Amino acid sequence: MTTPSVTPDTSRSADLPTAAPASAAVVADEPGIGAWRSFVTAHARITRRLDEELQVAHGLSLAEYDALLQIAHAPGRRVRMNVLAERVILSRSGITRLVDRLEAVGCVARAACSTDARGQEAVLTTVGLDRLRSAATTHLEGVRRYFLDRLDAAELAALETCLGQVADPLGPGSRSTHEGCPPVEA
Amino acid sequence: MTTPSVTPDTSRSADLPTAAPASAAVVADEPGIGAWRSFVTAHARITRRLDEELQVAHGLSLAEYDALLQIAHAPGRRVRMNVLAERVILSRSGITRLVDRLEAVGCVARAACSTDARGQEAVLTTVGLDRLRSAATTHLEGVRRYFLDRLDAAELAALETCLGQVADPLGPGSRSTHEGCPPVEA
DNA sequence: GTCGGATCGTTGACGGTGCAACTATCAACC
DNA sequence: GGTTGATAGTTGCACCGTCAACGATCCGAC
Repeated sequence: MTTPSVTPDTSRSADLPTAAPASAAVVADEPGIGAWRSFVTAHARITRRLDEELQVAHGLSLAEYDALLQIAHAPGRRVRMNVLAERVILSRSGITRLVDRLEAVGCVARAACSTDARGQEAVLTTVGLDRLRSAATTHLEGVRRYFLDRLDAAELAALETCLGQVADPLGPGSRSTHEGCPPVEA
Repeated sequence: MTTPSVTPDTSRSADLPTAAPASAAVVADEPGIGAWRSFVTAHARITRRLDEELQVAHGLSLAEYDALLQIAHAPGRRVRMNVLAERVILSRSGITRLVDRLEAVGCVARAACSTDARGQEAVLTTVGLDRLRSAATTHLEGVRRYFLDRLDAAELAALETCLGQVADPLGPGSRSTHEGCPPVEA
């Protein structure tokens, strides 16, 4: 998490070793930083729990679960490695290895892509679907307990809007790394 | 990220290999799930950028930056490994190694804790403070660009409230893993 | 047609993180 | 004061993810 400002500092100065030059703020506090902090903290705490619960109950990591779900959602229950990587937000090599694991336990199979000889598709197997189904109940229960149940409908709607505004511009099909799109003059 | 529901499925059935039993939904869609998805997606996309920018500009990971900041915030510019782990949301071994790295580059020093012989404190050095100061500008700029600037004051306030509600009960000092606190009868 | 740059997926080397085991210390109780 | 259970921090090991490099394929320009 996090961000700025370091207050004057109180407390012992000449103490143990390389004591710190306790003086001015590192950087001025900024309005809104509190929201950022809650955002990062909430994410870290929740996903840690969810991942743990999924692991003990079904032997799946959150990423594996998500991958299975993404494949299940796709038409034909199959997805190009490529787009799977985007959806799960993993590098291409990361997806290769994740699919390796899922394949090793029979949850997915690889298939050559019919329209592009370079391509591979990850295909959900019946085993994978069953696995996903039972994991889903655990996962959903966790999401409810740690997230949904603590918020009312209005708050959920607001969150979806706000975080969508924030996430969308960073999506794969969006403008470059930095600016929004100021194709100004020369 | 993510969650539920798999729609009926359209498209080719007898195709390549272990084709999928494309039938009913994996699990019913739930109101609010959209918010959860945006939450997870937004986090993944933003932190990926921030981490990358911090890395190229200052050779620090987000976790390292955060640790430096947490130490800088602490009274005396020193923190017990213990609490540092909680604040950065890392396991104890994770913190040991992170501090190892920061120590190796001179950003922090270790000191025995005066009140508990088992304890170690991570102390910020002047080098670390300088490093933190310059990294902070990069980091803050990123947080602004990807997060703060896309939200108005009211939205930021709402986010802070909502996500605080969600994160607080999972804090280190809070009730156990599951329920809120029903110390019911026997 | 074919040449050249881009894209797809995989692999090897590497780094970061968690878990379990370990030692040292603390704190409570006898 | 000694014993016992809890806690602090470190370490070995395994796992997961990234980056850089690679071969295969695609596609647009010529």
